[in-house]
Formats: sequence, structure tokens, C-alpha cells
Amino acid sequence: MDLSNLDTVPPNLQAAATVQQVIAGQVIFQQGEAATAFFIVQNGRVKLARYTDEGRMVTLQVARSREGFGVGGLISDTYSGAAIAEVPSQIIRYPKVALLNALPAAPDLAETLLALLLHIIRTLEIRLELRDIRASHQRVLRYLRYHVQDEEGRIVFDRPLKEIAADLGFTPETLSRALTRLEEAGLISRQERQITLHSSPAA
Amino acid sequence: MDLSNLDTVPPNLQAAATVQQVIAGQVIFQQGEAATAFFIVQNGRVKLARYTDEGRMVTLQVARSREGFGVGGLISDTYSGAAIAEVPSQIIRYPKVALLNALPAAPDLAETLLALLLHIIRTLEIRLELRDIRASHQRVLRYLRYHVQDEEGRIVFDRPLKEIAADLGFTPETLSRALTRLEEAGLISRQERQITLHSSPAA
DNA sequence: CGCATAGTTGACTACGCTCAACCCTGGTGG
DNA sequence: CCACCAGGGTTGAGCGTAGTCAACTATGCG
Repeated sequence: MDLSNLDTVPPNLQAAATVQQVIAGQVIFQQGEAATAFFIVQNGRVKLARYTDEGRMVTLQVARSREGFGVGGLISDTYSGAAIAEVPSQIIRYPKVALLNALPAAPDLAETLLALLLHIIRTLEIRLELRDIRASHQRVLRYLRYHVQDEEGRIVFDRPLKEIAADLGFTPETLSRALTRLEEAGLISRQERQITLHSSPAA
Repeated sequence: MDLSNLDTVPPNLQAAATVQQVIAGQVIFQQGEAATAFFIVQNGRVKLARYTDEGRMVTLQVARSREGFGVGGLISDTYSGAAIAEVPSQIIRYPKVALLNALPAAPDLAETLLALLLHIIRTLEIRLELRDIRASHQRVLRYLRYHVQDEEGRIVFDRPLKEIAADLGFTPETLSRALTRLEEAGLISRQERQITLHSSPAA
């Protein structure tokens, strides 16, 4: 999933883009705020969240290196959610108008943007798919399968289990139990925040 | 949410596009099939579904008039899900290469496509948000709020409750009970497949 | 007329949530 | 250097709600 060819942007857009350094917890934009730009994470981690009318918070997206966010603002004129840096991050800010103007002139750019959006869609689809699995340990197992980071089946969690649980639609307790259960069943091993997924052909 | 300005497409793409009439239940493309085109529903209803490794089926999207589907194929070279017409439908087929080639030349087209994608993203986000509401009647209530079709708060279901239940992550039984419960509470009225949502300021 | 399917209702079960206590780690300050 | 504290994570007990299985009705179609 390489979305990294955004340096092939036309010079006028390149000029308009700015790099921003944000600290952990910093709010990049608020829900409802006037949308003026689209962003790409260069490194770090940014959470996109939406506050519902009842005050609950839903994490819609977690953007990491080379992923885009604030994309809703490109069409709508206000952001539909808030963007908050979870760790110190470097982000590139592309002003909305400059980007839209540059689009026609830059075919590569259009395709890159397309790829960014499809990546977001794909991620949402996967999360939705996960929610259809009722049994906690199976949902977790599938989540882990989607997040394997190397050929050995390793996954390292870079955010608190609390949040991962929420992403999965579970309470921390349930996630915890599911993990111990999977470990007891010999399907995974845990060491600190690293998990190794054992073979077990996707059945 | 008007995505209807796709008639402003450049002539060469217009020429490549074809209109297709499909019958209820017809498979437009299969999951895993080579992706050759992107589609827009002119009228009717098309379901996008994905079959997981375990054989379950997840509805990812339901495209209605003026909505697009098969968008994953624009980047990936195979479709990530199947497209099945739920009712007799008319769809416009834009060959992938023609569309991608036309993009640079047609700024309006790029923006329309952008809007189509963002609409899909928004819809997925809403469904995800719904899943975070545990209590069945509340989830249903919120679903209804999102689907009000006129100022009177009316909603008419054009597909079986069975499917709507699945979309919501419920069994038909649970949805049925939730609806009767909402009706008893005076929050909605039902007459056949039409539901009216009573005032009750979004609390 | 009969069959298949959608929808509803009931009784029981099961699984995830809630509340609570506890451990452990890292950070802070005396 | 240790005492304290806060927060994340784990474990336990009990509860509640959606799932499951089943029976029944209504509707549409052959």
C-alpha cells in the first residue's frame, strides 16, 4: 500500500504545501471547523474522531505515515470530524484550493489521491467486516491477521489496548480476556506489547 | 448529495461508456474478477458484498441512483467484492482505462469522482458509528434518523427488514422487537413498510 | 390451492458489559 | 532513594441483552 509518490506534485502545489510539526495531543482541526486543507502524515500518528450528538466519540480513522486525512473537507466546506495527533508527528498540509486547482494539470496527483481515498475506504470496510464477527476471540484473531507486520506473524501495538478495544467495539476487559484465551489456545504468543500469530491456516 | 453531473464527461469517455440493463439478482461482477470498469447506478439498486474467508457475506455498500460502485477496481486490478443488482436496474459502465485517461483532461470529472468517493466514505463512517451503539432500539432509532426521507420524518423501506437488520448488525428478530418497542414508546409509527419518526428533538 | 419466504412473538441461552478489586509500571516529589 | 500516585492492564462475579431455536401468521407466487 504505497502512497508515497506525492512528491511528484506540480511546483505550484508544492509551493503552497507546508510542513507542520505537531506535538502529542495537539488538535489539528476541530469537527465543524471550516475546511481549508487536506493533510498527509509524513511520520507519526493522527487520530480522526467524530463526536456524536450524544457526546460519544467514535474513532473513524487512524492515519499513519503516508496516509491522508481531512479528506472530507475537499468537498464539504467544514470538517466532519476532529484530527488529533496521538504522538509527535510531522504532517504536510495541502491547501484545499491549491490542491483542487492543481488536480487537472497533474494526472499522477489525481491517481495518488484516488489511491489515498481507496485506502481509506478499504480500511473502513475491514473494520465494518470485523464488527460482524460476534465472538470476541474470533474478531480479535481476525483483527490480528489484518495487522501482521512481518512474515513471522508479528504485531506490535503502538497504542494502548484500551483504544484498540474501542476500535474493535469491545471493552478493554473483553479484549484482555480474548487475548489470554487465544494465548491459552496456542494461537498466539504475547511478550509485552508484541504478539506473534501462529501459523494456523486461515480456516 | 447530488452526484448527477456526470454528463459533463469528455466526449471520448462518453463514447466509451455503455448503458447496461440488469435484472434482479444479476451479478454484475464477481469478487476477485479482473477489474475493467467503474459503474454508476442510473436507477435501481445494486448491492456490493464481500465474502470473507469463512464464507460469511458482508454488505459493504448499497448503491442507488447516481451512486457509484466498483471503485476499488480503479486502482487494484481485481474487484474486492461482488456487485449484485437487487432490483432491475440501469447502470452506466465506464471502462477503467478510458476513465483514467480522461481524468487529467476533465477537471469536473475528477471532482465528481471525488464526491462519489467521499459519499461512500461518509456512508461507511455512519454505519461504523451506528455499530458503536449497543442498545438495539437506540441504534435503530439513530439509523432511522439518518434515513428520513421527507420533512414529515417518513421512511419507506425498499428492502426486506432482514437485510436492514443485517446492515445494522442485528438479527431480524432483534430488529423486529426494537421496532415494536419504539412504537410502544410512541417514538415512531408504522404502517406497512413505512415508518414515521415523531419529533423528539435529537437528544 | 399449496408452498416458500418474510415477519412476529415466545422461551431459553450465552456472551459481552458493568462494577469492583488487584497488580504493575512509570513518573513525581519529598 | 524510596513513597506515593495515576493509569493501563488483568481477573473475578453477576447481570442484562441480543442471539438462538422454535412455532405461528401473513403474504406473494407458482
